[in-house]
Parts: sequence; C-alpha cells; structure tokens
Amino acid sequence: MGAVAREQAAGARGSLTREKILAEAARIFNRRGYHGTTLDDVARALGVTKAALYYHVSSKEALLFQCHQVLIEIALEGLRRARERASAPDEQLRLTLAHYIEGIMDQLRGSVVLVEDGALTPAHQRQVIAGRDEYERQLRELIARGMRDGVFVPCDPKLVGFALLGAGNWIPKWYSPAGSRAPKEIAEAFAAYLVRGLQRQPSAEAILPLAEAGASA
Amino acid sequence: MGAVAREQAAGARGSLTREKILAEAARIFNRRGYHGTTLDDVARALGVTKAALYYHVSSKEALLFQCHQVLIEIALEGLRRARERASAPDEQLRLTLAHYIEGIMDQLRGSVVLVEDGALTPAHQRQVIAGRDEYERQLRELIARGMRDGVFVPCDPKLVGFALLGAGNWIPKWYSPAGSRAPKEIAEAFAAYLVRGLQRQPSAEAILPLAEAGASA
Amino acid sequence: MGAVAREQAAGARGSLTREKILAEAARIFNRRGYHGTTLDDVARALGVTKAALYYHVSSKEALLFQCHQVLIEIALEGLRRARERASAPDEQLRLTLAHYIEGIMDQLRGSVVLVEDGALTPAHQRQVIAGRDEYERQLRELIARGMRDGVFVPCDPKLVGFALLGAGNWIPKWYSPAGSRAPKEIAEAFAAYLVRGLQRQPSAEAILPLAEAGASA
Amino acid sequence: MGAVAREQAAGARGSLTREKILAEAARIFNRRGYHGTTLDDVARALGVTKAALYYHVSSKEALLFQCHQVLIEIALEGLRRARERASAPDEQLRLTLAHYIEGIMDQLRGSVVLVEDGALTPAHQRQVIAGRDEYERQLRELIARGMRDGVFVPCDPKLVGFALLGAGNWIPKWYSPAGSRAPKEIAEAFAAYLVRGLQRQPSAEAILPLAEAGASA
DNA sequence: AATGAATGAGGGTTCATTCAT
DNA sequence: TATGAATGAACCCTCATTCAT
Repeated sequence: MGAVAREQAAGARGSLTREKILAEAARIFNRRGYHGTTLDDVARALGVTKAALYYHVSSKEALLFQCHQVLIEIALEGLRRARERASAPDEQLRLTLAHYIEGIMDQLRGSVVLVEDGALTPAHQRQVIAGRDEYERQLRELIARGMRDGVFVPCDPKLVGFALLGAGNWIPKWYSPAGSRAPKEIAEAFAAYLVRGLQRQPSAEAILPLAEAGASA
Repeated sequence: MGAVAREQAAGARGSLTREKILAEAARIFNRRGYHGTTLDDVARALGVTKAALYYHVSSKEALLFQCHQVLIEIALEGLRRARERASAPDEQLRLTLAHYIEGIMDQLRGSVVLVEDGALTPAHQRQVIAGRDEYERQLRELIARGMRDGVFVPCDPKLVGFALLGAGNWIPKWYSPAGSRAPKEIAEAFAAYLVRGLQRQPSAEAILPLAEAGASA
Repeated sequence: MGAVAREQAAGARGSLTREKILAEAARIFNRRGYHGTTLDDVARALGVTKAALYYHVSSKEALLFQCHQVLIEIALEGLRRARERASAPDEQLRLTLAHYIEGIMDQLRGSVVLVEDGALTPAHQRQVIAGRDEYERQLRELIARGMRDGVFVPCDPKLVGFALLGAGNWIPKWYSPAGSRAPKEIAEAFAAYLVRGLQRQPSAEAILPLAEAGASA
Repeated sequence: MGAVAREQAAGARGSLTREKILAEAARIFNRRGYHGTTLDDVARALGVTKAALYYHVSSKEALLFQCHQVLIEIALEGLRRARERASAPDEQLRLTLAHYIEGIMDQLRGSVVLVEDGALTPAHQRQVIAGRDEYERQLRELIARGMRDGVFVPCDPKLVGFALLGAGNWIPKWYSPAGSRAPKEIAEAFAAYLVRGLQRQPSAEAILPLAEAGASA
C-alpha cells in the first residue's frame, strides 16, 4: 500500500494510537465476531500492517480484553452518574440504560459486547465476568428497588435485566452511523421503551421524543 | 440389521440424525460463535468423528445456514399462529414474541441467532437476510397497526422491533436448561414485559405469572 | 508433490510412524539446531505435509523432548549393560561410552544432543536436565571408582566427564552415514581413546583395531 | 560532551564496542543457538536498543560470522605459538589444545562454536569451513607426526581430531565463570587428559596439576 | 549515536475438507 | 456409515531489518 493510500485509510492527522486501535477492533469484533476477525482485518482498517499492531498491543486476546474493559467501565460509570442525577428508580434506570446504549454505539470509544466462550484467557474471562456480574447485580438492585417503591410492576429482576442488556447488546449488529437516527436519539428511545415496560403508571406520550418519519437505522 | 433394530439402535444410542446435528451445532454456535466453533467440537459433542459429520452435512457453512433457516421458519410460523389465535395487536405481538423466544430456547430444534458477517456464502447470506427482513417487516407492521389502533403508544416501529429482537436474541448467551425457570416461563415473561412497554394502558399485574422467589436462569 | 515423488521420499513401504518422525527430526535438529529447523524441513524430509506431522506429534517442542528422552534412555541403558558385562572400571567405561556414541550415531532412534536454552518447556527442561544429571553422576562415579581402584590416574571426574560427553556429543556435527567408517568402528575408537587417557597403564596397541588407511568420516 | 568525558562514560557504563558486542553475542549464541537468539536478546544484554546494534553491525549473520572468525583466529594462533614454544609433538599438541580451550572460555573474546547449518551466507560458510579445515588439517598433521615419531600410539588422526575438538567445543554448554575452576585450570586439565590418551608412554601423574577437592564447574 | 515505529517474510499451529478403507 | 490419515489455506505471532528523527 502506498503512502497516500495509507494516509487516507488511517485518517490524515494521526498515527497509531491505542484508542484508535481499540475502537476499530471493537467495531470489527462486533460485526464478525472475535474469531471471525483477523488481525489483518483490523490492521487493514487502520491502514497499517498487522505487525504494526503488535507494537502497540501484545496479542489479539489482549485487544479483546481491553475492549471488554472499556465497555464495563462505561457501564458502571453510567450507573454512578444516574444515581447522582436522579433519585426516582425509573428515572435512574432510564439514565443508566441511555448511557450504556450510547456507549455501545459510540464508535470512538468502541465496545465489544459479545462473549464468545473461550475467547478470553481464563484470568481475563474471570475479570470480565466479574465486571459484568457487578453491573448486572446493580441493575437488578435498581429494578428491585423500583418494585419495592411501587414504581415498577412486580417482575423477576434477573429476567428483566437480561432483556434490557440484550436489547442494548444487540445494537452493534444493526446500527450503522450512516443511518438516519443519531446515537443519542436511539439511546433515549430504547431507554424510554425499556423503562416503560416496568412502570406501573407509564406516561402515554410518544416513545421517540422527536417523532419524525423516515428510516431509523 | 433389520429396519426395526436399526431404528431402535438409532433411538437408543442416538445415531446421527440431521436434527440432532443441527441442534448440537446450534447450541455450540450460539455459545462460541460460528468461527469459534470447530467441527471437531460439534463432532465430539455428538460422540462421533469429525469425518462422520460429513456424511450428513455438506459443509460447516451449510450447517450454519440450516440453523438459520430453522429459526426463520420458527419465527414466521409464530407470526402466522399469532394471527390465527388473536386479533388484538398487543395479544398478537405477545404470542409472536413468546413463540419466537421459545423457539430460540428449544434445545432440540437447532436455531442460531448470531449473524457473523462473512460467515455465510453470499447466496445464503442473502437468503437469511431476506428471511429476517421479512420477519422484521411483519413485526413492524404489527407494531404499526397497534399504534394505529391506539393500543400502542407512538414509537418508531423499526427501533422497537430491534429492541424486541435483541432481547430475545441475547437469550442464548445466558440461558441454561439447568436454570430454575422453564423455557415457557421465560418466554412468557419476556413477551409480557416487551409488549407492556408499548401498551397505552398496560395492566398492573405482575409480569411473571408465577411470582416465585429464587434464581431464574 | 506427486504420488510418485512422495513414495520415493518417504521410503516405499511405510507411512508416517512416530519412530520415523523422531529419527528424521533428530537428524535435522542435530544439524541445524532446534530453532534453525522448520517443521516444514522435517515434513519435507519425510515426504509429507507439515500438517501431517501434527497428526502424530502435538508440537515441535514435544518432538524435541521425545528426542531427548530417546538419548537419555540409550545412555542409561548403556551404563546398565556395561555393569552387567564387565567388572573392571576401565572396561565398564569403555562399554558405556561405546554404547552412548553408537546410540548418538544411530539414525533410526532419533536422539538429540543439543540443549538450546529455552527450547524446552520448563517442565520438560527439568526432566531432561534430571536425566542428564543422573547419567553424568553415574559416569563420574564410574571414573571415581577407577581412581580408587588404581586403574585410573588421579583426575577431576567432573571435568573428565564433560570431556567424554563433549567428544561424543560433537559427533552429529560431522558424522555422515556416507563416510568410510562404520558407526560401530567410530564408537569403539572413540571409547578406546577416551578411556586410554585415564588409564594408569594403557596398552600400547593401536586405538583403531582395523588400522586401514582412508578418510574416516 | 568532551572527548574525555565521553571516554569515561564509555569506560564506565560500557558504550558499544565491536568487541563487547561480539563477546556478548557469542555468549548468547553459545547458549541458545544462533536461530534461538534474537537481536533484541543481544541488545538487551548490552543495555541498548536493537536499532542501536545496527549502527555497529551490518546484520545478525555478520555478527555470527565475526564470532566464528575470532575463534578461528584464536585456534590458528594457538598452533603457531605451540610450534614456537615446543618441539615434541605431545607438548605441541598440549599447548595447542590449552590455547584453544582457553580461548573458548574467555568471556571477553567470546567465541561461537556451533555450526548450525545454513546460518551463514554461503560465502561466509565457505570461509569458516576453510578456516576450520585448515585448523583441523594442521591438528591432524600434528597427531600424525606424533605417530611417526613414536610418541603417539597408532590411531586415526581424523577421528581423534574430532574427539579433541568435540571435547573443547562442548565447553560453552556447561562452563560458567561462577564455577570453582579457573579457565586456565580447566584448559590445562583438558589438554593434559586429551594428549594423554595418545601418548605411548604417558606419565602417571595426576591430570589436574592442582588436585584440590571441590566442585569443578 | 541512538531510538521509536513500522514492515515483510516467515514459522508454528489450527481447521475445514477429502479420501481410501 | 464411519474413521484414520493427510492436505492446503489461513491465522497469530516473531523477528531481522529499515528509516525518520
């Protein structure tokens, strides 16, 4: 590949950053799966050689692990912020989900969501599982509190938690930045819908604040 | 060996059926992803040699394709049945989702849910996409009708459709037959919750009909 | 490679045996070193594909390890036999060395001699070192006994042991089956010479029983 | 930085000299083999970057070649000196071997001894082989003269030559400067032992002049 | 004189696939 | 029907080498 082509592919201004690598890797992992993704794929998308990646990342597995960590960090951060900014359980849950979903769609941050069994080192696997468990635990706790407060309808917090996460985690499979909806818009719509399903007395207003016509993704 | 004896042997010890292969393959595909799954893995799980699989399946890709078709068939069948058995949009949607989710959890059918880009032959890919598109189209149509009828709150049917599917498609990532909830129970709870988020006037009753305590999955 | 060429390369009668692989691998390891040897090299020498090797051997390192074990077994066996067949220390040492050296030259056994640091797994490394240490210990013990019996001149058994082994271990670097000396002949000459250096009253007869002219290796 | 300061820094911290590089490279080559040694390994051992090596050495192969040349030079120099300082064949051989062995152990000079086939450029290979052949030729000539003079027992000079070299060349595999024997001591013991095996009438005195107890290497 | 970054050419290993038995 | 053995195409990773700074 010539110098010019590389420039174009990599984006004019910068060389290889750990951040850029993570973002690009996450994007491709999400599309093709970890095992379906070649380091050559990632390198090509970044406009460099596969060997160049190894100057910045120690292994493909390490790449995946770091992507997971980014997502977990985003997720937990969302919970923290939600608690700061709202007190009602439904509002807290809405903020939490919106943050999570926006994080997933954010191409710059890049987040991997699929957990192909056996892709991670046992040690890393444990760490990721621990992070997820912690997030799920807090999510369920939030739902349970909503039930206790009478804001949410009785339900199984574990099952509902899985539904919430599933809806969000599936997004990378269909979302394209070229679509007509902005990430923020999508995130809010998802959050609104997902919370609404739990509220004892949901508002009757539209789920999408801006009820424009047109394709969404 | 006579036909009867062979049948018995087949039944008893579980000789290689296309159905059994599909079911086992799907189970592993769902866990480890298509590229993360070896034909040796599938063969081992079935207690045979890898070469034996080739007597029943023409290729790994064909296996994946057939798993996809199983799910598409289940999905569309669910829509048909729902239309036969109910007329209200919310009830139709509920039946549709319950059927879909039960199908995903059915360990005997062999349905896969992940669409790793590039895993399928272009021709097969097109066919699967076509099937999915058809299902999604009808799903959106159902949602739109609910809106028109005033049963559902205004929303973007496309986005909500993705949320519904995501919640369901994520199930193989966490569901284990060893869990405390029966598949039917999970399916109904999911369907109830997912429909409830759209209903203008949802019922206040619990989402899980049998509100027992205990872990769910 | 065509079928005919493969037949010729592999040797008409047999397919891939663990024994044949070991022998060929050892031969190349001894020439080019472990890291300088490609599995493609070994495969080519055997007339098969590199992948075919993996059906019989789990890894390159395992191959090396097994070659080491072959030699260690030969070495210890030589000590045992020498003790059975002779009682005088010098005669025992002579038999021991002759057996060892013949074993090294045996193209059918597959023994390696180089110990490139870091080539073996730590666990395997330990095992090989242990085997070598045991052999060296017994060799020194034999020398020491010769000294006590007055058959050998006073010396440092450790140093002399290293000299003995070095002379033998170096053989793969120059020996070729195409040479004019038979392995047995070489082994006896080496053993005679190496023992003679220790004997208080060495015989005056020629070191090579058959004192022919001509190139030796 | 002035010339004096640079000198001091060079002396104190050990700036990159061709000599130092050669010595360190040889040491590692001897342990791990040529192909098992990374230029990063050598660089790290010298406390510099790999790229820095390329300021002083044109290639890894060149490094190996120069190491070989150092050894050949040492070897031939040993022969010359031996001829100057003694006239009896056995004494000449003893001096020759002692010089060779000391050269091999001398950490500063550093010498590589393993000849991994294919490691050197054909041209360099030829040159090294030529040097070795010359040395071996003269060594055999020396042995043959000893036989003609009746000082040595009849033998095959070629075989014995290989034994001598093997004993010496093996030393880097076990020698450690931390051992209890000084290089000179080891060299003399080896030379004495190796010559003794050829002498028609060897002295009965101990092989190690200083017959202390204790570990040797 | 030295370094950080990048590259191209392998080398070890896996795996879908084939085929003789 | 089923299997053991073999193959070719990748894929991950390493490393000698280069080059701008």
